[in-house]
Amino acid sequence: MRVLLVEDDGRIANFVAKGLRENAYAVDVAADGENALYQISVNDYDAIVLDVMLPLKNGFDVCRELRAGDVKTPVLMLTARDAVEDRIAGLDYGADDYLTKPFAFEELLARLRALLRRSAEIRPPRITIADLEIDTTAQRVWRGGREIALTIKEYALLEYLAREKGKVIGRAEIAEHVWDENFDAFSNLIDVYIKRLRSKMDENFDVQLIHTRRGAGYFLSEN
Amino acid sequence: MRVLLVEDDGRIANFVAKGLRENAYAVDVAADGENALYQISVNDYDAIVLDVMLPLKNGFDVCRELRAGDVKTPVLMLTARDAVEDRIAGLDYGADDYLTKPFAFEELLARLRALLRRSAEIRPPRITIADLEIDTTAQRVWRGGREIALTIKEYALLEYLAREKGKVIGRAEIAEHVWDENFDAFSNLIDVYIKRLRSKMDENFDVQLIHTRRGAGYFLSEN
DNA sequence: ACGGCTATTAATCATTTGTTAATTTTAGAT
DNA sequence: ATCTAAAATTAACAAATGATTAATAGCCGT
Repeated sequence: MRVLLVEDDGRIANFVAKGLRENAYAVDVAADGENALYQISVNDYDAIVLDVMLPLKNGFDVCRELRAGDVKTPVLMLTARDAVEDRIAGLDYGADDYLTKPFAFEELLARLRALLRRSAEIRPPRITIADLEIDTTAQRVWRGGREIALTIKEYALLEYLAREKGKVIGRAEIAEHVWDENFDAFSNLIDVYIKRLRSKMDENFDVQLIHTRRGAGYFLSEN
Repeated sequence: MRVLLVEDDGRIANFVAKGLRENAYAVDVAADGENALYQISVNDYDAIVLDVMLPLKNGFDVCRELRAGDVKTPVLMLTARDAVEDRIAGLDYGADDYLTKPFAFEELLARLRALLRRSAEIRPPRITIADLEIDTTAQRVWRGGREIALTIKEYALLEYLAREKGKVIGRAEIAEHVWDENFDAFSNLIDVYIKRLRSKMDENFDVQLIHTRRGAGYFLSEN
């Protein structure tokens, strides 16, 4: 799951970005409205967290332009005080939910989850493939009842493949959803992570779940 | 499905071409407008991805000349960011859709699919012939419930024949849509691939789906 | 400063793709 | 019916490309 965080206050941006990454989101940060629009045009985000008070172009305008441009990515708006008129304006301009600042980080997480669940791509809390189980809210993984310890990146990759289970996913698509803008398209980091996932959750089991389709990509399937 | 990518920036061209090939497209690349027009006159593309900023002859001119010459191949134009007048000009000159650059690869895929769907050739997500099933989004194939592992070239050939099911397809036509410009017309590579497909998905089944019309080509049919 | 996570590199290994040529099938001519 | 030439099939092989792997370096948080 890849998220764009639009926030000009460096301290808050840092804090939130870090927290999101710990929860297996790939996070890009934009510090102003212009840049946000640019990033959104360049990348394919699963959600956008958008502060209202921004330099160059405020959150309302960003949101409006987005929707005018037919971008349907769910937007979670961060309004400053409990300025009621702000919330209404936000929703009018096409935001999907809002959160008043300051907020508990847990609440941001919860609302983001809700947003992602609501948006077309369903985000089931539990994914099962053969004897592999993924709890996407707890971010924990079991195979044959035994828990598998994964790092955040490993988990993010697995979750993405699992959400698209059965479908062959090219490296370009994986890079877009699991890594952020700094991903080097010519590296083989994805292959390396596939290897790590395999050795943790596939190699010592008799049914292989991660499959390679040479020249095309990888997919998860029980046969 | 064969696509011409017209893009002078080598890095972008490389990345996009690779991503498209992972998705079973045959891709030719042209680095300037003159060359693009030449390629289009020589080959039969299913779609053209056309950058605006090009050496020798820009994207608008290429598009205009194309339409003037009655070429109806769908064109996806890559315009520079924010240049609204570019988009309008592009559509005026006969482009079918545009994408602002840089862009998310998945969006390019989506728009290309939409373009191909719109143009006469439909790209249904699932094709069925007797007990043969092809899932074109997952890029996977089953016969009688058992999955058949195909390489991308084998898959691309099968998908092409399956889309035109029942229709006899000549070797020239197959070469045009499944291979790229480097295909050697005097080789029997197509025959070899037909043989490989047969031995994987036809030989051990009692109903033969791949048929030869001697002197004309091949076709897929259940009787 | 340490430990674990993430990224980079490069060598090895494996499969796919393309080439060639010999063999078999087929349709038309005799 | 048999012969012949063209077309198609097949197997074996070589070249190109892509995937796996291990070792190492850099980074970040505690």
